[in-house]
Amino acid sequence: MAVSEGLAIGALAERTGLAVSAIRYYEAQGLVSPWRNAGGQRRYQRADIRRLSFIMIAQQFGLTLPEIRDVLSGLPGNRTPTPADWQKISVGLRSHLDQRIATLTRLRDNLDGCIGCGCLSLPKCALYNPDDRAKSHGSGPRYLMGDAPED
Amino acid sequence: MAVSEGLAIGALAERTGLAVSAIRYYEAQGLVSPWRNAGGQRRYQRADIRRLSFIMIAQQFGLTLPEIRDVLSGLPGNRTPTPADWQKISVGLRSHLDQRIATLTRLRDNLDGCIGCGCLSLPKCALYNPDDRAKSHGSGPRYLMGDAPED
DNA sequence: GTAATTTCTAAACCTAACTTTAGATCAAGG
DNA sequence: CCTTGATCTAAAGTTAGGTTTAGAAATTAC
Repeated sequence: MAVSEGLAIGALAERTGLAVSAIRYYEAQGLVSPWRNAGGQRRYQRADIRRLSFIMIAQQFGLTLPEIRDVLSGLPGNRTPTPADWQKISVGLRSHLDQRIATLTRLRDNLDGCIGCGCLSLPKCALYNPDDRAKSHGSGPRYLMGDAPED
Repeated sequence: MAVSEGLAIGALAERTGLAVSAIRYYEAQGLVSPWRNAGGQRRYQRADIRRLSFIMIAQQFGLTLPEIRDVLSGLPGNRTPTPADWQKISVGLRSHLDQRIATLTRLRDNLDGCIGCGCLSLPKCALYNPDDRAKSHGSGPRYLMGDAPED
């Protein structure tokens, strides 16, 4: 009953649509842990297809790789995750998404009242939201401020 | 009636909360166009405070600098923008934001039905969304795929 | 008039998330 | 056995959005 030798990285890449280089990168970031065969090549479990799919979806939701690694740590380490296991960690994803939607919705509402009137006069205006984690790269701006319209 | 000589870059930085280096960077990207004084230093109009505020807000909304440059090109070039001018270009921002919210909401709904059940079986699943511009950096993955759960 | 600030430019550096490259080794087919 | 294709590692390159650094010139303050 030849227990499968596992998937080669190329096969996994084909199944997930990820580049081979990306899969190796995820390993370097601690997101997947293949074993090595006699020749030193990476071998993956079939369950890793699901794991990589999850990573891709979580990225669409705006999570960073370290964040995804943390979420994945909620899966059992001693056995293949069941649908129930995946469901469990998906709850975290869902709330992350809820928060992002709430933030954007709030920004939109503020936009209607603030830029909408043409004043852009922050921080009187609610668009002044230093606590929003919409900040992506670099160090970014710290606050928004305009002055009274006078021309 | 000493018409003001314009704002120095440091003053503009103070008014907006942006770093001096960021303002120079925005100029390099074509987002602001100061003039130079006799000594070669940049001088800004008061209206540029508003312009930079707009840039910061648009960034919170997820627009890239080239996108923001395009939106700003909707402002009149021959005179100081009026509140009505700002309102006009804000409409584009608003629709951009609406789209992002709609995309995320759709993702959330799909999450409930797809990852929620633990199957992660894409592309049968609606989370397969190659057209979403949630793709941020690098070249990223092209599609999502899992296989039938069998363990 | 001199010292302390600002500002100037160009180039290098930074993070995230990868890709590309180079040269070497492994695995599979005939 | 030999060739072709897949994989390996390490290091450098890429994009976005900036920051940091260095040395020089302009401004401002006293």
